[in-house]
Amino acid sequence: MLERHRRGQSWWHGKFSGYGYKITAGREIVLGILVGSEKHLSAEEIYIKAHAINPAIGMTTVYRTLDILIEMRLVNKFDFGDGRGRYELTEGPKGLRHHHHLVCTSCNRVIDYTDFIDEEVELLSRTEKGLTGKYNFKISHHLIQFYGLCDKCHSGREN
Amino acid sequence: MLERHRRGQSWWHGKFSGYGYKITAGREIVLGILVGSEKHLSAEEIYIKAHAINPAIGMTTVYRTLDILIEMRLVNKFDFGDGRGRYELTEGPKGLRHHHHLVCTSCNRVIDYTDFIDEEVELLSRTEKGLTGKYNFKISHHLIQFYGLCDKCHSGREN
DNA sequence: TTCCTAAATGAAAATGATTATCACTTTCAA
DNA sequence: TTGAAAGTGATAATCATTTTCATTTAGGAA
Repeated sequence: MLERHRRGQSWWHGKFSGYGYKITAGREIVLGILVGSEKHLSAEEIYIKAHAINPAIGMTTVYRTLDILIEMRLVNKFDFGDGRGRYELTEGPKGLRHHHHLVCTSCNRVIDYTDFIDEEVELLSRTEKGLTGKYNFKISHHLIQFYGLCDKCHSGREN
Repeated sequence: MLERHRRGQSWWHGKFSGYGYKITAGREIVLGILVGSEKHLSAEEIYIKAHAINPAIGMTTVYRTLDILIEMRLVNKFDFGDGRGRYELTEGPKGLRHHHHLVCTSCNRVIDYTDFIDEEVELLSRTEKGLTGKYNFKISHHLIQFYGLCDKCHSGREN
């Protein structure tokens, strides 16, 4: 949990200041949870973890912090169809592998995959360049998801 | 897919029956709106149009109809980040062009693009095959979206 | 065609994630 | 150190979507 060689603290401090945001205990904790945790947490899951660390943190701070983390492109928000947002770090200094998601439309299970990512990224960056030119869009990121039935959900039935 | 005569009403009647759903006025109207209308409508927009055609149709029916249209893979649901679901026909007998979306994170404008689609689809189907094998997932569809700032939203500011 | 029953429906209430409000607290640059 | 601006938590408000339930309807059977 705790970083010892103090680069742990600082890499994102600069980012916060750069965007004009202050560094607060709540924000440190929320980001710390995202850094140290499993993927795609919901706001409530983050709140529960944060609250366990420091009961002074409220739901509001979690949502507001997530918003600015998204704005700074440190975090991505996903919709896996279960009615709540899911948040995870974008790849960054922590060396997170770029990945996409496989979503089961029946049980909402999500699998991260990194297979074929290189090809995808290559094609996407080409596409991105083309779209940027044609539509004069400043593209910041993309989303790819596959939907279907997972192992458990399609075994048995025939389709 | 072979259909041409009596295409107006019937091509999807069979689909409904096949899934065990009855054909009702409300469902006909909702599907009709999706077929005849601009893209990515919200449930409320569909409701308003449907209600204008037949005031007996309620919001509930719109949502329920959309659910089964999605289940039958006649319709796709999208999340463009404005807090409401957006619905549009999947490509089908109507010859809708397969396309993906470019979403402005500032004003939520959505641009449909078909450029590079062939390459994308080719890569995706390759990826899909690989993922199906590796994770034993039965993939039914995919989602690709690019996010960024549109023309209007990034002109002026420098980033 | 008439009947019958499961399926479908609308109105209204409930739900649940997210957002706004507001008085109080904290950060950080001067 | 200090004070203005930014951040905060508790609570209420919002608002898209779902559930409930009494009533109606579709469509196969008779």
